[in-house]
Amino acid sequence: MDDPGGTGRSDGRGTSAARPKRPTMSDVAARVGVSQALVSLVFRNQPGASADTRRRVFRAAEELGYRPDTAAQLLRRTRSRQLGVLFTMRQPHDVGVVEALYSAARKHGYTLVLNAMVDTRDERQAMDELLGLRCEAIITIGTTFERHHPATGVGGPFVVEINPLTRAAGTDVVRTAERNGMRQAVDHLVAQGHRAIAHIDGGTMPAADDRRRGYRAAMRRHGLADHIQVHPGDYTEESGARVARDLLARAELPTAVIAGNDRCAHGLLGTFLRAGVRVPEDVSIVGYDDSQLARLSFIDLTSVRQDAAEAADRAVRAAVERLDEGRTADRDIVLDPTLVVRGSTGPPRATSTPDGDPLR
Amino acid sequence: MDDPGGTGRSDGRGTSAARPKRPTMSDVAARVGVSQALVSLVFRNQPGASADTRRRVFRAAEELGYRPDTAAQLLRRTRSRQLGVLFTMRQPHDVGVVEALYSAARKHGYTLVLNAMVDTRDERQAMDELLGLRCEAIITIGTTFERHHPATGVGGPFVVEINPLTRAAGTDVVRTAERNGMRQAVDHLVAQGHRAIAHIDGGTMPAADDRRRGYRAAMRRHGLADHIQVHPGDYTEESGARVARDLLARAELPTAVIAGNDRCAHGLLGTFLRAGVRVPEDVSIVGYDDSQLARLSFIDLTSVRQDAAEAADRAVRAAVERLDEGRTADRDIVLDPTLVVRGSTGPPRATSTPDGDPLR
DNA sequence: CAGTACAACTAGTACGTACAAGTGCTACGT
DNA sequence: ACGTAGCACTTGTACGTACTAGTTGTACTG
Repeated sequence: MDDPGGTGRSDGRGTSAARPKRPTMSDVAARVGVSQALVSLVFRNQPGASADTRRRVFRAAEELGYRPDTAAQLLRRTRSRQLGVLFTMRQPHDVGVVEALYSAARKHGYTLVLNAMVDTRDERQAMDELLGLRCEAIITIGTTFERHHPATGVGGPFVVEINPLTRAAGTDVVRTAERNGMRQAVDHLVAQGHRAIAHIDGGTMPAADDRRRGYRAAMRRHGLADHIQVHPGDYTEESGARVARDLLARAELPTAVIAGNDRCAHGLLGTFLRAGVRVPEDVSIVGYDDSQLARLSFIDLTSVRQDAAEAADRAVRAAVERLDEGRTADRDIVLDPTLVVRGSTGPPRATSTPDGDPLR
Repeated sequence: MDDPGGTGRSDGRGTSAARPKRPTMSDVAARVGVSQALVSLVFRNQPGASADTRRRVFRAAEELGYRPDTAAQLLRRTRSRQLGVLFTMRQPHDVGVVEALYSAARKHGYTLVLNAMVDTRDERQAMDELLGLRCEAIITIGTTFERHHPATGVGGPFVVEINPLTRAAGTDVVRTAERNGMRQAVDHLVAQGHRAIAHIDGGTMPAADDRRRGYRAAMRRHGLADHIQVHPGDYTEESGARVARDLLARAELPTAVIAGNDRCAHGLLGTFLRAGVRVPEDVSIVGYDDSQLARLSFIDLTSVRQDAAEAADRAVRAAVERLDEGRTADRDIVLDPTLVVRGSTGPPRATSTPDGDPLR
């Protein structure tokens, strides 16, 4: 028995002076003169209370400063209607997805529980927190989901992965048609007259494999197999900067470069500009993600757009299908990207052709 | 009475086939042949169980796939030991603070509950979620905290604001000594020989007022009151880009510009470079925050460093002082920034002085 | 050998809410 | 007049855990 006799009204072990207990439904009920259950009905907006009573309940609640206790609700409810979100805050595109998830979840009557993956916390730990909070499904963004997590077995929560590193059985996946995106990028450049089109790949980053394959395939389709040129990199600015320096040290630059993502393209662009290489006059650059970065006026990057809002929406819908509509088969949702043409691409410079000024 | 007779073992309203209920402490206890209370002891690492029993409990828990239910813990526990975090994901510096908060909180035995402020959700709503989850204190990062939130009164949770928009009574504040930072920036430029030093202010952004005042004071201290030049802006790249265009349209550029933050400096820098203005040869640029952006090799921005880790640590400590050590007086914690000198600042070009090559 | 101390447990309840199953009461039809 | 709805409400638990107050059993003290 806790606190027999009410001795505990003294403030908890010397923390601030006598913090009053937060009011409960029963307090509200007592003030109105009804039962706790009725207050519960009112707050859940269920039928069974008169309009007048509803008003009085809300008024009393406001006067007392009552607010429902999520912990108790979670414990008692059959469903938590919570979706866990595992994300890093490093990629601007991911941030957009998180933002979009809020509205997508709300539309379906779910609440989000965020959990950032930071260097000092591994995914396991983050997952445990989400599971402890009774999330019914977990949405991961651009991260490796550890398939062998003990809770992932039968009866565990459903998992939806947005742009995962690798595809896992037993989970739904929302991803971009990377080869399609790459094809559009290459097509666009080829249409402008480019032939020497290089690619900075994303190494072990999510979707990097598919993008690289898409680049290769598209180049071959245009008969440019000989011009295929893949530079190892990742999804950071510095990898783009490094490749830029490597390229500058060579005899001849490619006329166009498709980066693994916008951040990488940014590093490439910035380093080129610093070195006096003009974009797009000397080199065209294409990014990937169409993040905020690409849209900045002084960057103005042609980029393969992945719609964050759509990805978020589809991910939530996938979760809802499993949770509310009984789907059990895995789904692989592939979204088509669109190339957004901006100022970082243009016709190629005249490479080693003897026709005068290579500039626009 | 719920589910009398156990009929509810049929799966909940046609969701996926028969999801097994998650195991509880009692299930673990039954398997080991002890009481639920003992399992609770073991999981809380409290004395009162033999080493052998502990081992058996953990083994049984693992076999059953048991994990503690946070909702129930929260409900039962005297203290939630949770800190709510209100943040936007827009400023890179803020992201660093959130990351650092995780370790700072863990060091003091607290858990973080993240809540992003997105356009579609107001602060009120976010606060309500955090309060519903029994957060003992709330840490806001670079946001306006609505002082008049109903829960903020007596007995509400404590609030610690990191770099708030405005200082509020009844809350602790962790902020940067902005005037100090600005003074360092101006001193550095003056030492290099600059006199025409402009400032792009942050408008209504957090700390913008103090930075502007710091700039003015420092300029006056150097007898450069006549050179004070404040351009309105905010904390986005585009505001920097806009100011850059404005400046380019003038007869003469200032020899140095101190931006409101790194993102703004980035826009300024990028636009200048695009226009053929060299940095630092033609114009020196100083940023503010020393975010990741400033450190990129091709940006290499001299910037006023705000230590995210220290801010996070002090914020958590402020919360702990109130929660665990009974402090009741408000605290205003001011952290000294440090100027980090990089490649975006150098001696001024020779402005209209007749002494030859203005370049380095 | 009684008495005490301690370790290793168990019993019982409370946290704040949601849900199922009642209980009055009024209105209505036959 | 009697039965029957249906509304507006109440009663009673149960969710999974934490915490207080026991209750054993064993070893040790004087």
